This record gives sequence, C-alpha cells and structure tokens, in this order.
Amino acid sequence: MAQKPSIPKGTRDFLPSEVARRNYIIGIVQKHFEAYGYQPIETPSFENLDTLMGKYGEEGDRLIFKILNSGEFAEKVDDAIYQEKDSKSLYSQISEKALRYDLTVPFARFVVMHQNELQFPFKRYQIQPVWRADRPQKGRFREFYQCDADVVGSDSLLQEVELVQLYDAVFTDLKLEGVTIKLNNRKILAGIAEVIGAGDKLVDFTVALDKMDKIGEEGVRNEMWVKGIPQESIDKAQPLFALKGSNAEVLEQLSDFLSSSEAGSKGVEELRYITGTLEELGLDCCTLRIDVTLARGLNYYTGAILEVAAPEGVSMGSIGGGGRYDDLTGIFGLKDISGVGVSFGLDRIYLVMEELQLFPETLDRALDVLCINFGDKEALAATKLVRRLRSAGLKSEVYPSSAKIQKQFKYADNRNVPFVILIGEQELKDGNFVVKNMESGTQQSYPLQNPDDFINSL
RNA sequence: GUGGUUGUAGCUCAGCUGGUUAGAGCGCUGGAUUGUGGUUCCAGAGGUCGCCGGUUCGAACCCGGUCUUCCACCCCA
Repeated sequence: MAQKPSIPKGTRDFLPSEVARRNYIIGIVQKHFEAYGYQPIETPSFENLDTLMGKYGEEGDRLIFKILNSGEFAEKVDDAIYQEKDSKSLYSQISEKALRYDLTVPFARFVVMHQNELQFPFKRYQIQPVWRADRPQKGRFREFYQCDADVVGSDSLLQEVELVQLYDAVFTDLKLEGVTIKLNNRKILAGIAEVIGAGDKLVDFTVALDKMDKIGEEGVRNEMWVKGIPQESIDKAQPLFALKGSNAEVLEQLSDFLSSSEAGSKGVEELRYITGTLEELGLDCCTLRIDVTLARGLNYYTGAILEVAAPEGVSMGSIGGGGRYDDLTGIFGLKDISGVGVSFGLDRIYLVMEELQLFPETLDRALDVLCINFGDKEALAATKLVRRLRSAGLKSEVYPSSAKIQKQFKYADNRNVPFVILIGEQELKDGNFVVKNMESGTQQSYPLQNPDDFINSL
C-alpha cells in the first residue's frame, strides 16, 4: 500500500515559480552585501549541542532541534537520570549535536576557530537555512532562511550607520517601500532600569516594555507590577510613555531622563551619533525611528538593537533584526572582539512582497523560446538552431515529440514562453524559420543560416 | 510549552436536525480545428470526505485520539 506522502510540520516544498522569486530576493540581498564589502562564508547545518545551548536564553534552548546520538545511545543513559524524567539532564546523555538556530552564534564560533586566518575587521555575509522547534504560524516556520551580514573586530558606530544604509539599499532595490527600521540601545534600557530603581529586574522590565504596541501603556504597567517591579519604579518610568516628536527630540527627552545613569547616557550618545549621521546621509525608502520599547533580540546584544517592521497595513512580524554584541566571541575564548550585524528574514520578506505584489512578472519566464516539433528531420534543424540561441543566452528548447501542434502551442502558452519557433517542411525547404510572438500573435521569418537578426531583435 | 481553529476532486469551496449512486466553478484530458495557444461549444477522467478508533440499522456530518493548517499566548525572522 502506498502511503500518503507528507512533510514535517513547519516545512515547505518550493515550486519553480517560488524558487525563482526567492532567488530574486536572495540575488538582491547578496548584491548589496557584496557592494558593502561583506564576504560569503558557510557553516555546517548542525553544530555541537554545547556550542548552541545557553546562547539564546531558556526559551531558545527549548526551541533548538536536538539530534539524537547514533548507535545504542539508550544503553549509555544513566539510570538515575532516566528515572528523574528530566528532559534537560537527558539531553547531554542522548544528544551531542543540534541543528543551527541562527547564523550569529555559529559565526562567533567560526571567528574564534579561524581567527588567525581572518583579516580584522572581518565582514562576512551568510545566507543559509536555520531551524527552530517552534509552533508554526503565518510567517513562522520550523525551517527558514536568514540572510546575515556581520562585522567583527570594529567598535566603530559607523558600522551601525552602514548597516542601516544596507537595509535601506536592499529594500529600495526590492521596491519594498514604507519599511520602518526601529532603533534602540541596550544601554538605554539598562539605564532606564537603573534610574527607576529596577536594575535587578532588567529582563522583566524590558520584556514588559516591549509589549507596548500590543497591550498599551496600561497593560505594560500591569505586566510590570505582576512581574514584581515596585509601583514606585513603574511610576518613575512614566515619562517614557509620553516620549514624542522627532528622533532628535526623543533623544533630548531621554537624555534628561537618563542624566544620572552613566550607561544610559552612553546609549543616548551612541544613538545621537547614529541618527545624526544618517540624517545627514539620508535614506531612500526606509524610515528610521527610535523606539525605546524595542527590547527584542537575543540576549547577547549589548549596544544598538535594530528591528525592521513591514510596511503599515501588512500583518507580519519583524522582517529583519540585528544589533551589537560586545562579547559573543568571548564565550568561545576570544576576548575584546566586538561584533555588530543585521539579519534579513527571507521567508517573511517573500510573504510581504507577495502580498503587495512586488515581484516582477518576468520572473515567471523560465523559457524564452520553444521550437515546435514537426518530426525527426525538422526537429534536427530546430535543435541546431536552438544550440545557437542557447549560446546567445536564450533559454530555449525543442518540444521533445511531434505531438499535435495545438498541444505544443498550449504547452508554450502554459509555460509563458514569449516566442515560439516553427520549422516545418515548408520552412526547411525555404531555409527559413518562423518566429511567432505569443503576446502579439504576429509572425516573422528569418533565415535558418543566420538567426542573428532574430536574436538582436530581442 | 498553553488555549483555540482548520482539513471534502489538482485548486477554491458547497454539502440542511446523521439517510441510499458526495456536488459546483476553475483546472486537466479528448473532440469541434490533419501547421498555430490564450475565446467559445461538446464530451470525459478524477474523491479510502486528513488518518485511526467509537456511537448508530446507517457517519463527510456526532464522540475520542492523532496528524496538519491557521490564530492568540510564549518567543521570534
């Protein structure tokens, strides 16, 4: 009995037209990565489990796909641990590898391992799939692509400026207008927590603040209270809810609010430089907005935090994110290397572009020319012609059998082929081939010996 | 991980309080049209109603489980 085929939850097959569209996005992203001086690298699909564990927080650990050890792994499990039924202590006994969860941590590992072969500052880009054992939703898959650009070995804020420009360049090229790049700084968040006297609750504080968009001021205050942040501190945070105006004005208000915090002031100073410089340079299609409620991002970020929101009206989570991490390589034994990078969420950008119908129609064109097959002799002549068309860069083929002309034309139509070439008995005798323009329906003949006129007419 | 939601032809979906051979549109195949597609007309093929089990004389429909889809949490691209 044939079993009904299926693929695992949260994974997808891609049809030719989908691959064409994905490659269109990847091509543009890659082009700009290289224009900004980033070099490509690749890392394995799976890493040692302990390379990944503990780098993404407790929630992240849960979402890492663990790979079961090979062989008789069950025999090696400690009886006591087995009896405890505690998954966490079992991991180390039955799994020592895991699918990569993002591209940043493997990159940090890569930098440490290859530090003597790299020229610092090192700028790399990487476009590869990652896996998360998440529960799928719209725009959320268990296997998806990230397109990352990071630079390590430079603590210059010019890098942050360039990364925002990079975002802008890519989205402009994709014609994806109305994208908002949200900017914040971990130091500002730390400073706020410090100023209001909730320094020990930094994580709970920022997680609550991050929900501002969703649950509003009242909800945020409530969530903070539930998490055990003193009412007095929550009241002190009041000015944050009232931040208004341009980026410069928001920074002015923040600067006052954080004047007593060294870290906070530093964070304000950094954002002032970044936004000021970008103001001078200008952005083509993106809006840069300082957003103190932006707290997301993995917990290794230490400076700037970036998140990219899809154009208004499109319901989609962030389509990109990034930030600065001062000590990610430190975990692997290489101190004092600062890194900063951004990520493009290919799959979500795809969905947004699809919804806004931003893909060029020509992407569907997988074939430029189809030659009708009239029989062995005619097909041979067609094959000779096709060879010349191919070397001229035209995607061409001869229909493989002398099926009904009607059927062959229908095939051409379904494949969106713009030109159909006919070489039948008559054409062969005259030494011609007839080109039919499928859109206009007009036909024109050219000499078989010299197809250049046709090629040049395209 | 928690709560909900969805599944019927290749696709989009009908299918009444359970009742006999499960329907439509689009698509597909063939013909009208022996060297011309997209329009039109005619004909045809295609379904273990996600899967497993239960209730019932009888289940696409009711119940349980499971897988999948999507959604809200959680978290994130």
